[in-house]
Amino acid sequence: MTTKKTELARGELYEGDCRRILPSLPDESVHLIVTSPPYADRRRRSYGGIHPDEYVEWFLPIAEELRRVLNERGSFILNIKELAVNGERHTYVLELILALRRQGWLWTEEYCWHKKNCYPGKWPNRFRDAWERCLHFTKRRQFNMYQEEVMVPVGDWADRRLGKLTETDRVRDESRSDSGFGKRVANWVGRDKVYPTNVLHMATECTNKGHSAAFPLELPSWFIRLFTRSDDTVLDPFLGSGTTAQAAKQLDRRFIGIEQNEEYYKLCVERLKDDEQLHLKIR
Amino acid sequence: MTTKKTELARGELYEGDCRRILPSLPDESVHLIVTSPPYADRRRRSYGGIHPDEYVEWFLPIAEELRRVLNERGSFILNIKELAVNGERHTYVLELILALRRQGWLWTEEYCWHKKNCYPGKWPNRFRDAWERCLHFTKRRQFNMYQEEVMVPVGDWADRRLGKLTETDRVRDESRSDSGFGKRVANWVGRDKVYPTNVLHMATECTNKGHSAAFPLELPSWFIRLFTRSDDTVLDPFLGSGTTAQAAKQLDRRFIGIEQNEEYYKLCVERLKDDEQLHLKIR
DNA sequence: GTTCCGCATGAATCGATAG
DNA sequence: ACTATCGATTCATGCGGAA
Repeated sequence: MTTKKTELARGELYEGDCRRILPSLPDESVHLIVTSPPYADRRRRSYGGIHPDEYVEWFLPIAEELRRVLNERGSFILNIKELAVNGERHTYVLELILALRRQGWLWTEEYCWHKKNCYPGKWPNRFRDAWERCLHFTKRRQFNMYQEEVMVPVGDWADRRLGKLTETDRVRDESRSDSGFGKRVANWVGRDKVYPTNVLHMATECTNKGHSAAFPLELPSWFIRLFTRSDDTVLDPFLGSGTTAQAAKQLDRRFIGIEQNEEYYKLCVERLKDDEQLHLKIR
Repeated sequence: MTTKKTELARGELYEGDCRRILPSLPDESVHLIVTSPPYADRRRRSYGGIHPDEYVEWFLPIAEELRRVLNERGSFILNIKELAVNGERHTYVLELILALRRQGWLWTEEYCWHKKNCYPGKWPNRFRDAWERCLHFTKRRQFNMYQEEVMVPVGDWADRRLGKLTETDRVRDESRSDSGFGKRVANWVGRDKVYPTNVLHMATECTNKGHSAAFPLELPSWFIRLFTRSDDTVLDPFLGSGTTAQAAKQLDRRFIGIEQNEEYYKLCVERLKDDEQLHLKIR
């Protein structure tokens, strides 16, 4: 079986199943993986539609390869959300986190993507689902993180908040976080930019022409700035409509994208080619 | 060992370990449980500092009692967030969810409490933690949920959108894509309220007099309105500073609170007594 | 160049009905 | 009893064209 591959100035796109293509990538050659794999039983048209009960089993071999190709100081961001099955939230995402840890991954953080424009609907037992998980896994406790790259303008809330910290607040915070508090407060005084939190407020893009993106460009862009530098390599093994590659390219990172669906693959190539010409023209 | 108990007009407060007190409550006598149990803490030993590795084991017998006292159509809201241990998010909350399901609970939903003003701080490997889980468990697939009680004002897009209806607005407008999701805009005319999502935006309270609350009054209040009616009974087995009982009382629900710490217990009694007198005076 | 406004779109879920 | 399909429900956003 041949593998289709398109080489572009800043990266390469593969058409095919990532289970077959990932093994051809060299060890530790990637600095960041950002991906949104097909959710269980969703996107049946373009992917197989993995049964929730078989999800972990399906994903683990892929994760093993991802671990091999990831740099020792790199990060793996997994955007995922469990669906409701039979009135309950299914547990495959929880099981997956536990299984990935057994595989050797460190579950470093769970970012919360608040979807400002979530899917509509009404049901008797739940409200609209307006958040997804962005699970952050690493290979080591020490990894590259460039926090200054994602700082945000300070809101006036900070002044108010910091003025009113009570003794008990301080104690409670100590009990949760385990580290010095006072000196951290001092760090805040006089700043016009602050570090963000682990909650990301972003709307999905819903008016793309002819293709649907799993997440807005802003999402991979945020993680790419946070965890990589220029010329680092970003991998997305479930490239979909190509958002991750596009974000990487805009930020002058190299990218590797893998997409199984032929339509999506062609679309990615076209989009990134166009961008490329545009990019070169601008230069 | 005696149990201290304070009876108030709308509820009762127990001083002691809920593991000892819960068995004295009758079966299915509670309509809603809202609680924020002590966070895991590897440094302290007492209740209020259970070791992360022992958390599930510690909580399960309590959950079993909670299940017994909960009405068949009732809900259990567990506000919890795992802490970071050794650079990683600990997995005890995930394990707890799985264990509670094995115990017979249905994991119906996971609400996300976005803490609009989270504590400041800086770490090399993570940002400030600005969200907590509010896990929703039930005994049955069918349970009481009064969604109208928590509706919120519609976004300001509505005025413009609904001013003039086009032809397609009057009929069901099928989606062009394969989402299968059409809409009938005419249904929206006259609506000024919409149902909320499963993301709750609430600030933590930082101005409590002499004590710190695990969550703002608004949080239990929201779940109490959503899952109970007047005169229903709300239980918090880890009452802390009494926020849940206070919320229940304000909403004319009965309450049962259990608190082990003597200082907190006294404080609760005083606060709820004061409220009571105030309440009576106003009447 | 700005602002305004119309509008299709979206990782959804439940309950009923049919095989 | 268990699975597959179908209809009903719902809301905030960014895009693009117009003013």
